[in-house]
Amino acid sequence: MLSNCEQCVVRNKSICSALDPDELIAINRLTRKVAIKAGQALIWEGDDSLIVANVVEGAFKLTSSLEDGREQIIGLLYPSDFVGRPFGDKNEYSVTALADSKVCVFSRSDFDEFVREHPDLEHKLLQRTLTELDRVRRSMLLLGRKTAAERVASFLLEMSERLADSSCSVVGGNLQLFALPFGRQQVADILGLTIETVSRQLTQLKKNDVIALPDHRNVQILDAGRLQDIADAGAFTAH
Amino acid sequence: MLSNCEQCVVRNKSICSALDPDELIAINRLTRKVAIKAGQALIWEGDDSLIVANVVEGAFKLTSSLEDGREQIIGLLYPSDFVGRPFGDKNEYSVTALADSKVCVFSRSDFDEFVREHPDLEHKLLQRTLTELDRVRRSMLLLGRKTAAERVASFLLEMSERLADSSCSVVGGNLQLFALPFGRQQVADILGLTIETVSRQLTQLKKNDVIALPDHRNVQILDAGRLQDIADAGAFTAH
DNA sequence: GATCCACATTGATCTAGATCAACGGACGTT
DNA sequence: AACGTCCGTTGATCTAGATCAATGTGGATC
Repeated sequence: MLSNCEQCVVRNKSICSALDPDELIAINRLTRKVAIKAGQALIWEGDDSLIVANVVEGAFKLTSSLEDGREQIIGLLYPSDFVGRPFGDKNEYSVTALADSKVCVFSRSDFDEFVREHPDLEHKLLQRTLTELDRVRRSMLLLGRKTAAERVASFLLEMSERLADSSCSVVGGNLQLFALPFGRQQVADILGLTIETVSRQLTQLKKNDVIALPDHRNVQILDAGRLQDIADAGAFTAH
Repeated sequence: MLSNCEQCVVRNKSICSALDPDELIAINRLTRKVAIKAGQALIWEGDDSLIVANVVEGAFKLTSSLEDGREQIIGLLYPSDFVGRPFGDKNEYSVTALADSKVCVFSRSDFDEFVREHPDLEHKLLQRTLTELDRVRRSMLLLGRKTAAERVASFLLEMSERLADSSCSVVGGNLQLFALPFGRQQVADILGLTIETVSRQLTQLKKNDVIALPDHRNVQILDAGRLQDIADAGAFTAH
């Protein structure tokens, strides 16, 4: 089945939103849709950068690892996000599906060339890269200087914001409920903590009625203000 | 005194290398050279993004802080590097001079506009941003998962590579000597450690003849291979 | 509904690195 | 030369979070 960019669900949110109908037909020829099962890798750390892609459906993690197995999640990708390293020859991280996903894949050389010919597309790519750089720098403060409690609180706030955009969340007044697309180990790998510490921090927040945990994947923020205080400076003492 | 881009020392290394002589004359009108003394800030965290710049001379740190004073250095800038947040309205971090420096400043709106009209310039900016993103992601692994010994070793290797390009280093065979442009506290703020831990790790490396420390600012790498082993997985035991 | 299995929670203990405290050495000023 | 200031080093102690070890728990399979 031929993929059709005009009907693409991320047509208006991905970098492709920079393209007009003619250009869309042109880019359509360079592209193929690929399904990736949960747990499957799209790109391996250290590999040559041969492909880039748009996420159409699902979720991915970017990870970097040490030889002994320690792993750090350095990014998360959702539908309409761009994946891969254009204009460079190595992938410095792995990209793995967190859920069954679909991506729209380009060969990197085709993509690089197409981008150079379409400045508006390159501009979208630059904007995304700058936004991602801001986000990643924010995590450097988290990883380098925040306590476990601050990390977990910051994480919950960021996830609630990010998932608010996508369909996974229900926002009603101050009631914020969302489903994490991953388990405790991966939360730990995002925050530079262990699974046990993450668990303990979450139960602590639950005990203090800052959040509710209907089940292991769902989180409900009960007191966003307090969570924000904890995230910023840990200004929090159990009563 | 009017600045002259043609004679600019970073003409061929900065993003301006994408411009031809005519364009250089055009951009010259948008620019002014500014001297910044060591310790002085060019951009404040949280400020509106009103200016961007090229570093001409000196060195800068990018920092992000928590209210109680904890600080994380999230980037370092050297001559020819680009500073600031184009296409966005907030600076998420501060930029402070580490040494007496010179920058070539644009108003952000002028710069944004000029960039959109010059795709080659935008391309250079994208390439830099992608490279910086790779670098920052590497530090996430360091900050999230590496031990103190691994962090210090990684840092020394990265600094030796980076400073090898600039004039501050002398490379002779395996003899690598370079001058850090900052003191222990700032090394600690880069690595997410305390000053005492950094100091102890350095003396440890010195005791084991992996490095030499002629004085507080200078570092000489004696055994780069061993330093690399320590950086990657801490595969190191004092004899 | 019983069994299993993967995952999360909870508890007890340990340790890397932080914190607190003293000391030292380089440099600049009088 | 004597003095003070700023930094860095070194030592002693403390603690947040890691590690080690059970113990729950919910969902899939038969």
